[in-house]
Amino acid sequence: MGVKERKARDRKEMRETILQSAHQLFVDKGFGDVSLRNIAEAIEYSPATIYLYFKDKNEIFYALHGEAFKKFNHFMSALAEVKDPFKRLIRMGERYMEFTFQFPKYYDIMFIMQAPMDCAVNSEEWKEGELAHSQLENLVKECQQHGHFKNREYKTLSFLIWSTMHGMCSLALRDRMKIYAEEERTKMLEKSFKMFKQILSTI
Amino acid sequence: MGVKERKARDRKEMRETILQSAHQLFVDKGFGDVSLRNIAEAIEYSPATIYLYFKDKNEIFYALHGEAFKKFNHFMSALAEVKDPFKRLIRMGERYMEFTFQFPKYYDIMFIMQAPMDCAVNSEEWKEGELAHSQLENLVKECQQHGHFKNREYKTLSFLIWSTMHGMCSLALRDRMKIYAEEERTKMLEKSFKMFKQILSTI
DNA sequence: TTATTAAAATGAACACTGTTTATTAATTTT
DNA sequence: AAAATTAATAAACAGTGTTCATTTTAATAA
Repeated sequence: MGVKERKARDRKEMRETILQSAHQLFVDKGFGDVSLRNIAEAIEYSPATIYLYFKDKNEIFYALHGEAFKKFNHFMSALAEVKDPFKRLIRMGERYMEFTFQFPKYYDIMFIMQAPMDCAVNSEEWKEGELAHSQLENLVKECQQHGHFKNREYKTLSFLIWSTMHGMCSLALRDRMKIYAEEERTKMLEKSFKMFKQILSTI
Repeated sequence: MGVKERKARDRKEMRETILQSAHQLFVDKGFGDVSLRNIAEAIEYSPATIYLYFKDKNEIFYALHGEAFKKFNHFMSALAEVKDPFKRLIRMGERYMEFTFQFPKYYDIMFIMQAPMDCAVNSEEWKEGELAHSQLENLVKECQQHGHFKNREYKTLSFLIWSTMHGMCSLALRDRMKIYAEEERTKMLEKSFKMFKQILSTI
């Protein structure tokens, strides 16, 4: 009986459709300005229908959180070509910043918003996030094998590096660099990152 | 005629009352769960009355933003007793983390939430924020006068230090440390900060 | 003290929000 | 073709931020 299978397929397709619309609206307007009614209208279904495919609004954002990490990991795949691990780590930092400012709404949902984190950490969607993190840790470890970061716990250092990058990016995204003149802000980010690179190379 | 003056006083008092209630509710329930009707009920006035004293909800949160910084600066005043500038800088970092986890809702409004930043950066409420920032910069400068951070731009380094601290704190606050086992998280923060101190002392 | 003017406070409405449920429509199975 | 199952929806609920015409309160002038 192929009916059950087709139904399952339809169900997945519908979930995908909802997610795609939610995604588009989210990227265009940002989290706060996307309502379930917006999404429902976009897919030409009633709002109640969405609840047949998602538990609530948070679950949609949790799913998008997973998709964002998929995109993130793909974006990071560009650094595979960099052979030297330390250079690759630096390139990773650069890409991290590029991703942040090219896809600020993604960054938001991945690292800043509370909403998606209120969902249970379940396997499927969470994997991509863990992958991203383990790639950083592995890279730091690889750097150590090439003589960098001597006598440093790679896990701790990985978190510290992530924190620093996230700090710069999220302060910028959330308008906390208003203390600097507008034309200085980009420069400040560049100089900070440069200094960070320099510090990492002497650590 | 003292009438006008009393009216101005009453006005300020009312603003204060609103802010106090908003503050209390905000700390108790968090941003997302505080409504103008909640605030109105708490002060025993109608919701519309609030609009006679604040332009909109964001303006209330902007005002709270200012208050939070006042509290923050007061909290930081404890490090005045530390004579050595580098030790004071380290102590500042410690206090920063303490503040974050003792008053997470404040930290949120000060450094994470978008809402208060949508208001014009006006003199009164913004001053406290700038003060906090300039105190970090001055301290870094002072460290340089004592032989630390040679050949480093103090402004850039200040931002980098702030970024690192903010990164750790905001990742923790926004549940992005779920990749680590629950009992590891605090330890990870401690170890990261320790490593950070160590790095700063060799820079 | 009363009438007039100015200020403050509000009730009611508007256009939304996320979510639930009873009802209807469509599809599959008997 | 009838019964049973599944999918979709309209309508409602309780809430949101915000606006505005109306009423209440307070200050001034007659």
